[in-house]
Amino acid sequence: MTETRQAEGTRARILETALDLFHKGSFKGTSINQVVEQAGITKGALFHYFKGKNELGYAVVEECIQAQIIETWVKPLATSVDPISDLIGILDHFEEMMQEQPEIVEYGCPLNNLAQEMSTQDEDFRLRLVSLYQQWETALEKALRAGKDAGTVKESIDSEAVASAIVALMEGSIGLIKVNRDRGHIRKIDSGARAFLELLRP
Amino acid sequence: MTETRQAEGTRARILETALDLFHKGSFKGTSINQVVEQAGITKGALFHYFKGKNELGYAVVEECIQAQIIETWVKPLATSVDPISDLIGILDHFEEMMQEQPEIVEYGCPLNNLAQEMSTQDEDFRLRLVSLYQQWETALEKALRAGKDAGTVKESIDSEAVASAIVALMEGSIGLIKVNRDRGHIRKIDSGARAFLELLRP
DNA sequence: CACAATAAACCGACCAGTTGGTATGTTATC
DNA sequence: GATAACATACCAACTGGTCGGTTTATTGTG
Repeated sequence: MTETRQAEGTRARILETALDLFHKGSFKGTSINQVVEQAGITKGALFHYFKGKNELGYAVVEECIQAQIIETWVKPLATSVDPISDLIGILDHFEEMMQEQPEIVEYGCPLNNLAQEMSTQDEDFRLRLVSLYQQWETALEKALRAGKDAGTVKESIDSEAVASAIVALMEGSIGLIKVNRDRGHIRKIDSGARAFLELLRP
Repeated sequence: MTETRQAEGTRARILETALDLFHKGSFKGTSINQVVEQAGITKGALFHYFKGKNELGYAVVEECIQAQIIETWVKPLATSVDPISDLIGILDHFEEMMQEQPEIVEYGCPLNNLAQEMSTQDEDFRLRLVSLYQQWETALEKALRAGKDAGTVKESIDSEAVASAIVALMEGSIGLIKVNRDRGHIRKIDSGARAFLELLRP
C-alpha cells in the first residue's frame, strides 16, 4: 500500500511539487524534469495525469493556488463586519509566518507571481488567474459593504473600487517585500500598508 | 556611414530590443536568438558587447529601465509641493497612453516584471532592481514631506512608510490591469488607486 | 601623405546540454 | 483480461555560449 501504485497520491504529490517549484522559481523557469525529480516520480507518471506542462500549470492554479487564496483572503473576511481590523489581522499573521517559515513569504504571492509571468503569454492561464482575483475582490467588496453598514468603514468610499485597490496594495506590498529582503525595509512596507488601511476607518 | 559598422548604434539597438522582449515576454522566456533576430544582428555582435544573457539583463535595468522610472516617477515629483495631485496627474497620463499605445501599458511595468521574476533567482539582478525602487521611494518620500510643509498632505502620516505603500499601490495596480485586460475592470482599479491617494489629503 | 600594424566591430558555424513531449513498454488492480 | 498506473528510452528543437575568422576603423611611423 505504501510502495505500490496509488492513483490520487502521486497526482497530489506532482501538484504539490509543481506548486513549490513554480512558486520558488517560475513557470517557464522550472522544467518538467525538475518536477519529476523533486516529486520522486517519472515523466511517464506526470504525463499520465497531465496532458502537458501548461495543463499542469492550470491544475496548480485551480486546485492549489485557489485553495490558498480562499484560505488566507476569502474565508477570514466571509463574516466580517470590521474588514479593516480583519485585514490587519491577516498582516499580523503574515508577520508571524515570516518568523516561522520565512521561505514561504520570501518568494512572494504564488497567485501574483504566476499572474505577472503568464497572463500576457497564455490566455488560458490568464482566464483562470482573473477568476481567482475576482473571488478575492468580491470577498473584499462584500466585507467593505458590511463594514459600512456596521459603521466600521468610511461611508464615502466606493466599495468596488477600493476592494481592487486593496488587492493591488497587498500584491504590491508582497512584491516589494520579495525584492527588498532587508528586515528594516520590510517593516516599512508593512506599516505603510497598515497606514493605508487605517485611512478607510470612519 | 549608414550601412557600415557603428559602435554605439548596434549596442543601443540590442538594448532597445532586449528591453522590448523582456517587457513583452520575460527574461528567462526570451532567448538570445530572439534578441539577435529582432535586432537584426548576429550572435557575435551581441556577445561582443555583453558577456552573457545576464549581463545584458543588468544593462537593460541600469540603462533602460532606470531611465524610464526616473522619467515617469521621479522627475514629475522632483519639485512637487502637492504630490497627490501630481500622482493623479501621472495616472491621467497613463490613461492617455493607454489609448495611444495600449501595448506598452498592457504588458505591465518593466521594473516590476523583471523584479518579480528575477529578484529571487539572481542576487545581482536583485541589487540593481532594489536600487531603482529606492530612487522611486525616495522621490515620493521627499515629495510627501514637501506636501506636508505646504499643507497639501495630511500631517499625521509617516512619509517614509506611505511612500513605499504608494509604490506598492502603483505596482499592484499596474499588475492587476495587466491581468484584467477588460476595460471596465481597468477603470475600477484606476479609481480605486485614486481613491486611496485622495485619502492622503488633509 | 603613404602604409603597415593594431585593435575594435562583427560574422556564422558549431557545441554540449536541456527543453517539452512521445512511443513503447511493464506491472498492478478490478 | 481489460484498464489504469506507472517506467524508460528516446526525439527533434532549442538553449546559452564559444571560437576561428573576416571586415573595417584608428593610429603610429617613415
